[in-house]
Amino acid sequence: MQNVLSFRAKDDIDYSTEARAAPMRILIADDHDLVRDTIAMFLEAEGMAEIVSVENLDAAVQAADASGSFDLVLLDFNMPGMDGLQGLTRMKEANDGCPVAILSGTATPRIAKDALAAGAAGFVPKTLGAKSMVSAIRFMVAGETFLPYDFMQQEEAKTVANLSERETEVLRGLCEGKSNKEIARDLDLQEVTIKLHVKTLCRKLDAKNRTQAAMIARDHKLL
Amino acid sequence: MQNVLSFRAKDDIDYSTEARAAPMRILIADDHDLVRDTIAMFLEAEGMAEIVSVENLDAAVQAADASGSFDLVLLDFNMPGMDGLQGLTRMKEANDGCPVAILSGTATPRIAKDALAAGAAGFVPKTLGAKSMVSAIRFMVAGETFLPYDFMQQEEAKTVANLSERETEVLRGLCEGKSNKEIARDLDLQEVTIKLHVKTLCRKLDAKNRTQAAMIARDHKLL
DNA sequence: AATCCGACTATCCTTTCGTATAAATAACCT
DNA sequence: AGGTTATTTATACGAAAGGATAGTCGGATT
Repeated sequence: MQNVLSFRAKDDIDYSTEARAAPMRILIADDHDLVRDTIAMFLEAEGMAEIVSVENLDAAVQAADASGSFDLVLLDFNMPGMDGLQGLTRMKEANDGCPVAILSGTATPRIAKDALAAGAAGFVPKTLGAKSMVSAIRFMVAGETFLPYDFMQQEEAKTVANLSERETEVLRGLCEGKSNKEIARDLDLQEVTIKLHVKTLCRKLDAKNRTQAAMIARDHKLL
Repeated sequence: MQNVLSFRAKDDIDYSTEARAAPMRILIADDHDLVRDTIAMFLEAEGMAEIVSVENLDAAVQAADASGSFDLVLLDFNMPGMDGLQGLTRMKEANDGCPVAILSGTATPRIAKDALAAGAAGFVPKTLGAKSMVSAIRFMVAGETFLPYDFMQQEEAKTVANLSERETEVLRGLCEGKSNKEIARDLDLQEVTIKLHVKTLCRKLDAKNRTQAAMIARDHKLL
């Protein structure tokens, strides 16, 4: 398992994190005590952070309002008050535009991508090792963007539509732009059979024709 | 969803990179003197690395054979002896499996992805700022994978086929799985006209039917 | 044994796609 | 003005796709 650091070119601003006068102020918002405590422990062991931890979004927003913006805010994606990525937007405003990252144990690559698109400074899966997490946090504090490569490489859930083996084979043919006749020849079946499979595929994938079915399959990485 | 933080073996070993007894040994292979010298200068300024620099792949392999494996090897993608990503494989063997990263000023996101798939520890565009590059190197030395987010966000070249404005509109319809009739209605044209455009699209995209054309368009991000 | 179900096949029919050929219009370039 | 190119429309035909209905077959269930 490897992790990747991703940068959004902001090299000129805030060049050296180590040379900061004040310690980093980090806000952790997660409804699991264990998670908050563990992250806080590791960060403080590095002597690099002053941690504030809360257990829901409202408390996080209040903390930012009360004590000024944090260098970095970590928001659990599944936490009271988050409401998907809307909580991210709220928090970003409350934190005066300083980096806000999403923390999650369950979210999908799709959500991670959306989070970055919505302005998150990064996405931190809870499966990340401690060292990597500390590094990730340090980078995000420096205004850069963190996204774990392996995590993103995960295929989108293949269980969107449950297709039979045959249907999958036919769908593969569709995605290669083959005709029913060609698919039939390849699979050693009759053309009518393929037509039937295409029909059921369209129903299962909610497509109105083969082209749309192929596009949906590609978009959802069903193959 | 308990064991939220998983402490794998990797985290316990080599926990703090700053506390290493021996300095990092890094090999830079690039045929541009300026690039080598600049990277070496920055790394040494951080007091964190012992740099060996060479100007082609053969010299890099020899260096690894002669003086033992390096903590990290940076290979220029465009350099005598590289031969695409084959040089990466050679170097990985010579470096006893220790991380080898690709360095390039010209490579595309496509190539970066291939490099990672081929086992590279990361991909470092030469457009990266000094601070980011140093950080990236530190990460890769720690056994993690580096990939710049912004760089990967670049769209694949759209100049694969040059389509007229109309053709692009029709292609968009194809990708939505619309019928010729529907596209014709949307664009306020006759169905025959759409047929013609679809035909020329198939020719330009080297597809044999609408479905394949749509898939090609999607794969190459033509829209 | 009876039955249910998934995969496959068969016929028939309508719609859509793909191709060819021909031609009109407008814009742009030299 | 002549030429090129993009865009459009028309007519026509064969191929492919899509839909409906019904029947076969093997395996699993009850």
